[in-house]
Amino acid sequence: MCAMARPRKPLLSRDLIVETAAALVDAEGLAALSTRRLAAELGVSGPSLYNHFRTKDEILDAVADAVSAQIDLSMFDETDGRDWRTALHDWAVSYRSALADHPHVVPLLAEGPGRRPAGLKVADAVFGAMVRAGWPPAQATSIGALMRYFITGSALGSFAGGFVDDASAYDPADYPHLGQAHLLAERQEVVDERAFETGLTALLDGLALQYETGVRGQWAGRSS
Amino acid sequence: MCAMARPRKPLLSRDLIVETAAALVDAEGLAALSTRRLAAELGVSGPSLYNHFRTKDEILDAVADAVSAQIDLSMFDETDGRDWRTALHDWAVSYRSALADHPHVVPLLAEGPGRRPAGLKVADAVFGAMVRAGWPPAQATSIGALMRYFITGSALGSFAGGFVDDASAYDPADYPHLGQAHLLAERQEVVDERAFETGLTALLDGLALQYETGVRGQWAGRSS
DNA sequence: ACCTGAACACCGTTCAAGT
DNA sequence: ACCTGAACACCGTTCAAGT
Repeated sequence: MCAMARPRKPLLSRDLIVETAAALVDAEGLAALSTRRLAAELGVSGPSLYNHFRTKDEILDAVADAVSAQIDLSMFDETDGRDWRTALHDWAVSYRSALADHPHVVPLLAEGPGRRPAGLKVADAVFGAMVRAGWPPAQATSIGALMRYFITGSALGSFAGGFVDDASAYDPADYPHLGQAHLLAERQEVVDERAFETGLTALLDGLALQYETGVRGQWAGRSS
Repeated sequence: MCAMARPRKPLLSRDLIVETAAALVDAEGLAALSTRRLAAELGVSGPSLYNHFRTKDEILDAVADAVSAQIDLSMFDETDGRDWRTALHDWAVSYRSALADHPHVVPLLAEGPGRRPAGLKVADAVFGAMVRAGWPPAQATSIGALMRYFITGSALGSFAGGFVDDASAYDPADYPHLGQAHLLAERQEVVDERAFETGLTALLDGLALQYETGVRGQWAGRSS
C-alpha cells in the first residue's frame, strides 16, 4: 500500500526547483546547496532532480539567469545620442541592485551569458542602445564589457566588509596607512555605496569625453 | 620494517602545500582541489595536511594571498599630486595581469583582504599614495574600492569568452543586435584587453575631473 | 611533532525498479 | 513520465595509533 512512485501529478517542476534553490543559496550561500539538501527541501529524494535537470550545474545556471532577469532594461527602449549616459547610469544602478539582492549568485554570472536567455537579453539591450546612440560597434562592445566589469566587481564582494572589525589586525609597522581600516566594516553599506557612485560617475564622465572626441572627429581611425 | 610515520625530516611544509595547491588550481580549476587530491599530489595521505593548516579554506586563503603578493606596488613609492594618475594606471595594469595569470583564484579574492598580509599591503599602498597625492581620506578609500571593483570584475571572467562560439545561439528575433556575438569568442583577448583599457582610461579621466574640482574648491563640503 | 589508516557524515550521479 | 532506494566513487575532517 501507500504507493510512492509516479503520482498522478508531478511533485516537481523546473520552476519550483529553481525557486527553492535560489532561496537556499540566498539564505545560506552556494556551499549549502547540495542536490540532496535541495531535494529534502522539496520533499523528494535526491535523484528525483535528475528528471528535470541534467546536472547540478544546470540548476545553478537557471538560478543565475533568474537573477539576470530582474535587471531593468526599459531605459534602453528609446535611447539616442542625447541620453545614452543617463540610460547607462540607470541601468548600472538597477544591475547592481539586482546582484546585491543575491550576492552569493554573483560568482555564477562570472562565466558570462553563455546560452542563458536573460543574460543575452541584457547584452543585446545595452549593445543595441549604444550603437543607436552613435557609438561605433567596437566601442559599444567595450562599453558592455567594461560596465559588466565594474558592476559585477562591485557586487562580488563588499570592499569595506573585506576588512576585519579589529584594530589589532592592522599593525602600524606593517600597514602605516590603515589605522582607521577597522572602522570600515561597520560603515560597510555607506562606503561601498559611495565608492560605486564615485566610480560610476567617473566612468560615465570619462566615456562622455571619448564620445565628444569621437563625434567631433567622426570616429576617424581605430579610436586613439 | 619500512617505518612510515614521523620521518626525521618533515615531508610537508606550508609553503610546499600552498605551491602545490596553486599549481593544481591553475591547471584544473578550484573544483579540482580536494584535500585528498592535493595530498596525493604531495605523496602523503589526506589527513597529513591538517598538521599544517586547520582547514581547506585556510589553504585557499594562502593561495589567494600568494597571488596578491605578485601585484607590483613600487609605483606608489613616491606618488605625489603630479602623478597619482600614472601610478594608478600602472598599478591597475599590474593588478589585472597578476589576476589574469590565475583566473581561478579571483573568486577567492572576492571576500576582501581580511587578515591576509599581501592583500592588506595592497590596500595600504594605494590608500597611502592617494592621500599623499592630495585626495581626502574618504575619496582615497573610494578610489581603492572602485579600482578593485573594476579590476577584479575584469579578471573574474572574460566578457568576450562568455559568449558561445555558435551563431545559431543568437536568434535575431530574440536578440536583434547580437548578430555578430558569436565572433566575440575567437577574439577574446583583444576584446577584453580593449575594454579594460577603455574603461581604465575613462575611470582615470573621470577621477582627474573630480580631482580638479576638488583642489579648486579645496575639497570644501562633502564632495558634492 | 608529524605522519598513518580507519571512520563519520557527507557529496553528485547512475541505474534498475516501481507505477 | 516521474519518483524511489541502493550503489558507486568521491568529499572534508576527526581521531587514536604509531614513531
